[in-house]
Amino acid sequence: MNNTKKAGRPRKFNRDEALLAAVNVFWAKGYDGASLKDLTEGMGINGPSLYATFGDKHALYLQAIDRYSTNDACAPLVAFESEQDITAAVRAFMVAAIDYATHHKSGARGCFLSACVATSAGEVEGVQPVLRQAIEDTDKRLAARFDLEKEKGTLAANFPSLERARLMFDLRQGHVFRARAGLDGDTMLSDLDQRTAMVLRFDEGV
Amino acid sequence: MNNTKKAGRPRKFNRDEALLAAVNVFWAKGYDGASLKDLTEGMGINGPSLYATFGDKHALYLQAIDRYSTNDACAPLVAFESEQDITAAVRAFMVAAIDYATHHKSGARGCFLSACVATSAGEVEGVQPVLRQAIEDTDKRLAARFDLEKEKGTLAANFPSLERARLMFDLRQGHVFRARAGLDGDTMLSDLDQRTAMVLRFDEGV
DNA sequence: AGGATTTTGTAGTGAACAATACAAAAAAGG
DNA sequence: CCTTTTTTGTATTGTTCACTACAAAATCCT
Repeated sequence: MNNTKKAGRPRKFNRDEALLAAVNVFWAKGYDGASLKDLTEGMGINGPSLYATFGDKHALYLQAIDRYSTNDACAPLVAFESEQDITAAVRAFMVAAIDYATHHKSGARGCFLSACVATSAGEVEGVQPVLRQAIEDTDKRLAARFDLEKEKGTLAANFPSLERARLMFDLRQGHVFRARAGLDGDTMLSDLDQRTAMVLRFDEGV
Repeated sequence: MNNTKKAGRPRKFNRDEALLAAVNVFWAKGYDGASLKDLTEGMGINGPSLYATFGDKHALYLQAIDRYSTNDACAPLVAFESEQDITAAVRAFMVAAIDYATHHKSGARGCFLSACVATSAGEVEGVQPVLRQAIEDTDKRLAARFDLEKEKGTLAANFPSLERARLMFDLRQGHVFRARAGLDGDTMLSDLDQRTAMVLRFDEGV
């Protein structure tokens, strides 16, 4: 088979798009499960370009984690911070997380950090500190909003915002895990009103 | 180097111990990250024995998941079902899960199902249904106890036990994720009393 | 005790892995 | 329009992968 491709050269690929595609490949297959072949095909570039642009597979992985952390992972956070009403904000955070975990356009389910990155945390150099930092940053960012609500008087002032933040984030964790397992998002959504109220009245009657 | 080992032959290995060791290897390194070398070394057997006893790597993985699901993963469940008082039971469930996730004797952190198995769910044949079933079974088993409490009158009768079960399980999910990321167990334990009360008063004031 | 069965260690299979050398082809500048 | 620089496709590197033949050694049964 004389496979004589004309060898047309497309112009320089977009670095950020390629990195985003790498996230999706890692997300779907895991760090070890994603081969260079999977990555180059998914990213639409070839081996040498990948190595020239991102270093090696390990370096690409760390950059993919960073890209996800500072963009995609923030979607529920942004939804949370955008809503004026705190009840709507909490609900928006949960809805965004569930929707993202069950209807991502790449077809991958759950959360890149919760599944793929968490698995590699104990095995791949440099991953665990990044994951840990991502969690702590999210906790703090959620808590900041709760602090603001305390000042406004919409939340009890004597209850630690960080504890409330951890609660909300841990509930999200349950959702993305169920999504990864293939469970339906509707059941999660049907529990949302109860859970939202719970997060906001976490301090009462204890 | 004339490496003349005397080739002493130990007796037949214990199948269940080997399988448990396989769980720990997969847990620490993930499905793709665990090489046959890792597995045979960790299990204390050699390649041909592994294949004769468990089939291939994929079959071993499914057996490892099953072994974990019907034994280790049940530890918090057993703790939950053993305690007479429902408050103590919920707390015991959480404590067992956190302790297991942060102090497992193999050194692996988090939960085998939540990290390793969840990552492979979208990639390895036959894993997702098993994971899904494990979640649903746990939900139901937790709900059964809540139903009993309803009959005893210690829990509100008009609130669905399954929703309460999902809540408790999702909180656990947050804990094991934090443990996997290397976070300290003490912070999680310090939140426990609040969370326990919340699970049991989930129905109130909503 | 001694032959039959089972399990082991050693060695090695082809295939897939991550990573690279090299030259053709596109883009840029005067 | 021709030279310089950059990016690409092809081909190939040594290594590791999952998996298996084969024969020696330990256990079992009568």
